Amino acid sequence: MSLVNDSSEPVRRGRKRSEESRQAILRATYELVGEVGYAGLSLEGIAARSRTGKQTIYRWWPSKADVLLEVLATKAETHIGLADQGCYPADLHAFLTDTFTLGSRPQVVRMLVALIAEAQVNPGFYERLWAGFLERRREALWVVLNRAKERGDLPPVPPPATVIDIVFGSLWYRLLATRQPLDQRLADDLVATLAGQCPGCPGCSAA
Amino acid sequence: MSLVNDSSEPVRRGRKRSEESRQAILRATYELVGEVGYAGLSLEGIAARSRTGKQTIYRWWPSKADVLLEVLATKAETHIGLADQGCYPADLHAFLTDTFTLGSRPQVVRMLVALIAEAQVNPGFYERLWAGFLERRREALWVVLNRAKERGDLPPVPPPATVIDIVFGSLWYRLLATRQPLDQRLADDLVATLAGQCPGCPGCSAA
Amino acid sequence: MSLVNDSSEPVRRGRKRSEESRQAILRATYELVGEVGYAGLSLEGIAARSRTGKQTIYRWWPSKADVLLEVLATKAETHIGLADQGCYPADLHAFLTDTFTLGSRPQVVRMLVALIAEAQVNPGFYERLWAGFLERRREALWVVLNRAKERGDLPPVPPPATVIDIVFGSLWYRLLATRQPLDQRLADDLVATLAGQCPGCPGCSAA
Amino acid sequence: MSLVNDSSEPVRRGRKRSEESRQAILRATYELVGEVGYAGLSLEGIAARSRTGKQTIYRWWPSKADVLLEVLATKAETHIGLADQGCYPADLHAFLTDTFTLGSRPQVVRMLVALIAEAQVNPGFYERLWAGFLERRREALWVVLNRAKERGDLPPVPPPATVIDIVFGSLWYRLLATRQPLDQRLADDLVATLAGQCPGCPGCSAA
DNA sequence: ATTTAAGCGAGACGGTACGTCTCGTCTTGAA
DNA sequence: TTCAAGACGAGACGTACCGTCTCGCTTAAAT
Repeated sequence: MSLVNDSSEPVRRGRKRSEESRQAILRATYELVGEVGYAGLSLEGIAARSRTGKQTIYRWWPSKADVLLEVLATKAETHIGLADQGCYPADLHAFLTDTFTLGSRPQVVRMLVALIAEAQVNPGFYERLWAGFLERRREALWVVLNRAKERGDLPPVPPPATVIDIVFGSLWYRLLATRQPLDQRLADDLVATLAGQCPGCPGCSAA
Repeated sequence: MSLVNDSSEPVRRGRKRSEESRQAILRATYELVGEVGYAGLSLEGIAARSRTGKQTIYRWWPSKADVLLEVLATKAETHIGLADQGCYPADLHAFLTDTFTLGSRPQVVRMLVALIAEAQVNPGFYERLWAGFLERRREALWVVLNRAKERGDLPPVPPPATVIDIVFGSLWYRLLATRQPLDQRLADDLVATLAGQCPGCPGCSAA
Repeated sequence: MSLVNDSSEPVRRGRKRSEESRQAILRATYELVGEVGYAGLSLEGIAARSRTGKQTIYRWWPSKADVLLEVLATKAETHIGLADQGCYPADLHAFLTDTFTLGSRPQVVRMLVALIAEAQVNPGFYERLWAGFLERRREALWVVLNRAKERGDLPPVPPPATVIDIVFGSLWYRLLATRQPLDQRLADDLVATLAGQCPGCPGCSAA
Repeated sequence: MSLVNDSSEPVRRGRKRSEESRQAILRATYELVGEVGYAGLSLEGIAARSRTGKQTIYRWWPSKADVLLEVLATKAETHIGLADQGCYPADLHAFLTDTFTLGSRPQVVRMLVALIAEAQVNPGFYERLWAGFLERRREALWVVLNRAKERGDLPPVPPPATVIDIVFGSLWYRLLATRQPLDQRLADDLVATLAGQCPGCPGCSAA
């Protein structure tokens, strides 16, 4: 039984943060970005749509991009499984299939590209996007690669760090530059190039 | 010998476009984007710095991003050679080295990321960036790939279109997401992964 | 008969002034001021409507107000008779009737108020409006007053200069401030107040 | 004693209007119109001089002319007395003297002519100038005329409405058209013409 | 119960930049 | 020389948002 205040939580006084408002802001942001696009999204618009004051938004998020980042984190509660598929090619294939499924929803894509764009122009936000989204996605792929290394079926070329660059690179490049859909062909090509054929299970990479 | 006016050029009347102003605008834009960044770049600032009217800029470019695109196209008159290096691995390696050299100049990088960011947010500009820059870079790589195909040393996996996605994907991903420098290691890994070893010249891919 | 050139007219060389353009400019100005009002009238609009260059207008008129002044002078070639009506009350009444008729045409009124307004804001134009219009109208009234003085039926009060202020004052005040029409009642009241009854012709001021 | 909210005042929420800014804007406008004239007056200039945002001005006034109208109404808090002078000629004379005194201050004149000019060109502003200034001045003169009517010394010619047209007409005509000063001679002539001699007090109209 | 300290919706504030408009000047090639 | 056309530097327009700053109010813990 502690008599001292756990100083990490310095006894909040006064009115509690309104969960209702938080939800209303996230909902309004999601709706508005769909209606007017990121370029047309304004903090004043979000405040008006959510029947909220601008100050309330600024109190909890540093910028409209951060609101959107939270929307993305909330919506796309990245249902990307990491279950062991038995061999590296199959693991990688599963990872790519899940990732591409998410990256095929237009609403999600629109948010992703808006956020990566904002990060290029707003240095502070880049840090938060990296920590809050980009790095997590890389860590998920590290799980697959580490499992393969332990399993012993990770090819020596290219090194894992480069695998990650290639996988996410191709993905983002399609979203940002070519705007081709993330189709199964790309997933198959990536598996074939990076993981090759599974020696123990012929026909594996075509799984 | 035609006596009639080739009506495709409908007899320009009035004062000619001022080349002086055009240069001043491009120069001012280049300087300003270096000083204040793309986020701080404003059309009014460009006009003021170049001793030019805003209307003159709007007359010739649809937006500040388009001015910057022209700066990039003018500056980076892509010194990327496409000379035949004898084999596909060497060709690819040369292409990557030249490309990475360009993509290591901070000024150029800042423009590139700003432009790709703008394209995500401004649909019309995406088209112009694609046609004016992205597509041209892809075509340069197609030259290398087609030469390899004719030469017969292009590996079957991955297919050329995927090679392009992987090459430019890794590159852009580093610029936009990880912000690691475009180092020689990545170039070497890409050559090893995509082109393998040159049978006729051992040690080629390490060129 | 002189063989030498009267050097006051210094041998016009080159192309002659285009009367066609002059007419087109005046016509366009007249039309436009009717369509968009003086506030919406622009020199660029006049040039465009008259298929004329801006320079051509600037060459011959100092400002758009001066074009309009010429339109007014051309259109309203003030048909205000000054024939002797026999006595001062009748003369004044005739003058007012003619003047009010002109000042009841909405198109004319719109030009008049625009020009007097412009003169308040553009000092140079005030001089030209005075010399080109206002003073001439005053001189016309002086003719009536001088004739009355010679005839001997000019009342001693108010002095002629004040009569002029009162007559044109009431007139302009209605155009500019109250925007009441210039009706017969005002004309009658002015005659009664300023000229009184004609002793020799009873019932004269009610003419 | 009412417990319910008088709903005519619909519970102002949010920050109050800044009286400081209002004053700063009026002061800046007054200063600027003196320095650069109405033609050179710009809303941007007022905002800059008053250390205020343009939006703040647009929030409370429809145009720069309306700011100036408020300056005029504030400044010229019409020091025109309406005390009973005993007879109509003396009353009228006092009214004219006070009015002409005000209309002799160059700063005031410059505002008056600018506003009446603006009203000719900006129809909405005409209404506000009428209601906010012109009509009030007429009402002041009505007080004098009604008092005379009750007293019984109002001449039958001209009718009161015409008296008003003549008085303000002569005044405005000098300001706008002839630009003669509003001198005592005009005041005397107007009294003599419109009010005549006071029977009960010889020498009155020369008061 | 009263005080105190947030949080809330609302909305005014000083500012910046936008994209448009018009000004008055300058340049071009034809008449 | 003038003309029609039209680009030019300049700068005000009215609008949109930004991020901050009051307001008067609600809530909730601490007194």
